[in-house]
Amino acid sequence: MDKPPTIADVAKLAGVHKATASRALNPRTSGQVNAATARRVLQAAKRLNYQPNTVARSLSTNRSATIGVLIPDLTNPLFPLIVRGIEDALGPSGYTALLANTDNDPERAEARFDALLSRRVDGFLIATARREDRLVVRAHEQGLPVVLLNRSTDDPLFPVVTGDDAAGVTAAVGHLTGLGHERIAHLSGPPAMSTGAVRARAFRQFAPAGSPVVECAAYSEDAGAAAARRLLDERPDVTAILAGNDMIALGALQVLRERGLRCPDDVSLVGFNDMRFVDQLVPPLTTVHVPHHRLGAEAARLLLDQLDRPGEPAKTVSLPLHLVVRGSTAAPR
Amino acid sequence: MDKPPTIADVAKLAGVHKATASRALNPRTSGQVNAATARRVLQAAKRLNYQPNTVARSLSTNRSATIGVLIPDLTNPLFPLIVRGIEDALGPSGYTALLANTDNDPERAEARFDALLSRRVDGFLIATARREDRLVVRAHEQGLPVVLLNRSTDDPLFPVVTGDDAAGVTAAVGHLTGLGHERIAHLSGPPAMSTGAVRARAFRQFAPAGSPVVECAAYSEDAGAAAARRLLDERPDVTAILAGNDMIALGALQVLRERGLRCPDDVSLVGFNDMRFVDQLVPPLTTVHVPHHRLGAEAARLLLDQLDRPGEPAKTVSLPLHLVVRGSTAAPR
DNA sequence: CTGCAAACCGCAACCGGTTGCAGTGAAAGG
DNA sequence: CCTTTCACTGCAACCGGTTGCGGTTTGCAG
Repeated sequence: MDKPPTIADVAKLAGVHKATASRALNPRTSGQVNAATARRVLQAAKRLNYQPNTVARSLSTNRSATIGVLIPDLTNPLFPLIVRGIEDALGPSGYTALLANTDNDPERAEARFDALLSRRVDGFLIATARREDRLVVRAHEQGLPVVLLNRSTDDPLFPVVTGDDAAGVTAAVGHLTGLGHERIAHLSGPPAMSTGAVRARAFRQFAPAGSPVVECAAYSEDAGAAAARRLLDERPDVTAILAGNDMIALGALQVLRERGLRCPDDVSLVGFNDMRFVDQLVPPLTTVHVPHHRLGAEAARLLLDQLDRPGEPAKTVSLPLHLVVRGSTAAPR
Repeated sequence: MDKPPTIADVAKLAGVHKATASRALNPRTSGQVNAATARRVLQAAKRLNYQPNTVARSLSTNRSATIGVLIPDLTNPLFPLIVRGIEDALGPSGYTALLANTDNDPERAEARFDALLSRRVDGFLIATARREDRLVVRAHEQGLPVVLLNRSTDDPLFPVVTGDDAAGVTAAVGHLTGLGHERIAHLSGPPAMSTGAVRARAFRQFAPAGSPVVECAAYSEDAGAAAARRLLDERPDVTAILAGNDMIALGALQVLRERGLRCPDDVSLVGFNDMRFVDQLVPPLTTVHVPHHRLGAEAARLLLDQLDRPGEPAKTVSLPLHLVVRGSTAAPR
């Protein structure tokens, strides 16, 4: 026979019933079986190179020791960092993460969500939330353990781990006004996402009155470039731009070049996230650093807590951010 | 009762046996049941919002409709692209990809491999192969369907999809010699990986005789910087550098700056992969473009073929590469 | 009207584990 | 020496599907 050995094979070899073998193999229940017997079972398992069938186990325990992770866009360098954080925090727990990429598409997100659900994941880490998110509502209705990540919903249905976006914006605006800028603009992220809305709100509050805000359709270079063009058409007098995130900043940088504006000499630029490689640009981008690895780790830990003892209150974690000043900001001429 | 509905619930509601319900629900077998009955079952399923339990299905069919994907380092921007290619190719097939990040660590790779195996994945896409790879050998011994991706093993155990590295190197070297460079160096990737070895071999063959080759310990910025320092200490006369990949090129670029050498005025630099963001550097990096999305898609298709009809011969796909000339290369002074 | 095949559906086993419950035997206590 | 207790292990049901096989019904030809 060629098939991989089952617990029945192990039991036969050890001369015990498969129930006993099961108990011997499981650290949690191995106390229920005689030490000598347990040893025999362990040996038999090793001899056969037995690997428990996770699928069968999941079916009978109705737990899968996996958690689903919904990521909006893996090609954005900040998400791989979050994933690493998640994996690192999950590591010792025995849980494994199943990643799903949603492409920022709610339809696709639901499809992947259902796929993971039918695999009976024990919980979800969701980094794709919109402020009003059907998926999140569904998860809540089903009573699933969930932790939101990076983006939150307006309805506080679940615990959420984010950066302190308002503080980040405040620091960035403070840095720019401190340099002497008076005409500052914000290229805000999509208002349907909490990050976009929160950062824009903070900007409106802390920037000089009347500072223009232009919305980007997405957190992408193209959307950022489009918004930057609209901005510069309307308000060619701005001396500093705070971008909703680094991708938007990249788009803005393109547009500045394309219009012959020098950064930072003519226009200062601040990003958000401190994603990989922005320190290698010319000029190196001044940006708000977000601890993405920790973000992922913290969220995973919260989820593990929730899996251990369900019914905990939904506490929110807000991680401190700090501004990284590089070459893309300077005093206005 | 609060638990999600099972097929038994659907069957009861439709007034049939669960076997009939099962057949009605499965497109492949729905021909075996009366059309009217099938409709009743479908309606019942919809009314209950029935979602089949993939775990149970996997257990009885011994197939999981999932494939495992082993990725060496998600934070390197080329791999997310590959993943997207895989997902796009898998999309219509009904298979889903389970991603695992190995951090370039063979131990970790085996751990993740075992985890996926115990989840009964139907096959593997492996992008982590070393030239001698225990994991790949194990997979082969177990008779698993596998396709290697990007990196190959010395032993051709499985089909493999790579870029035509030798042609890429030839193009790069040709470009440099065409510009007039005579003292060209190669910062080669780790020799334990096929990409490192193949590119170095091609370089030795096509570069001017005696051209220096310095090995990098890893495909990372730091390893690239270290190698660049060794190179420039030994051979300060080189006028052009071909890096084993873009990360290494980034490290080399740092070192050039740190030594006051201008790129491309003093030293020309060519990367490999054309990974995201290297066109945004200053100078924009000349590099060999690798179609990563297609690489992933092609590999996924090959694996699907293999799953459809096993026992096919292991055919190798080598995708054409082309050089993208940007600002980091120029004629020597 | 009978016979037979085809269409349809139900029965029950099975996938490989887990776990409540009961049975066995030996040790401990009276 | 008998009873009680306890540690240990086996029995069998169960998780939620799939599928080979056999039984029943229906339709149609002879």
